[in-house]
Amino acid sequence: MSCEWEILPRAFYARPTVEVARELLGKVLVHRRCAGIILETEAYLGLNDKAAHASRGITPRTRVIFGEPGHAYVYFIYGMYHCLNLVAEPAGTPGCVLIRAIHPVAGLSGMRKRRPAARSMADLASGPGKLTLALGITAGQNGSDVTRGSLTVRRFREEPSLRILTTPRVGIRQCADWPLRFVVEDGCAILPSDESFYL
DNA sequence: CAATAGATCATCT
DNA sequence: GATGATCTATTGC
Repeated sequence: MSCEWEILPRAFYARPTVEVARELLGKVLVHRRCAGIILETEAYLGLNDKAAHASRGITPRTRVIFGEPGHAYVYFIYGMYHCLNLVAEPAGTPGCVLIRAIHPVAGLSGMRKRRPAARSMADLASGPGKLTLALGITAGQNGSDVTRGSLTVRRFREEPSLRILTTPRVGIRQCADWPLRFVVEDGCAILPSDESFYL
């Protein structure tokens, strides 16, 4: 199935965080049998970005953010949910991208089983907590290498041309006006909502 | 529709 | 001991 798509190499991630965040839009996030098109991301920078976990320096939790690019940073929040980030910048420089929404393209039955509350396809993985739940991503994936293994990001054979909206990040208080959230414009219409299209 | 409360715990002060 | 990069069910218009 999804194996025909090329996995993004580590060099893709070893760049400025904002660049990585923008270019992740339209790529395919794959975990085991499930996959979805990335529709929304947020950039979290280094020491000057008070909203970023990395702003407090290296702790047991933030270690991965300072490490090799192309790894997953997964953290647990609100006593209930996990959030998935991808580490950017060269090793030693902090920076990561929060994946906030995907549009499901494969493994629908598994996703629905893990998210019985979802009312529609668009609702299945349209949020940071929703998508980790739908894909079955937990703290066990923290630190895992997304250039190989069961959790990867891939590109279509043909790059889709996307209209990208830039807005402030949501759900934070510090640096709340920084334009570091990137959304695919009209993301719901990017792919058919006809379920027979999907795997 | 819009607003709100509740669930629940790792991490850092 | 407080806080939080959230989601859902429920309430009130």
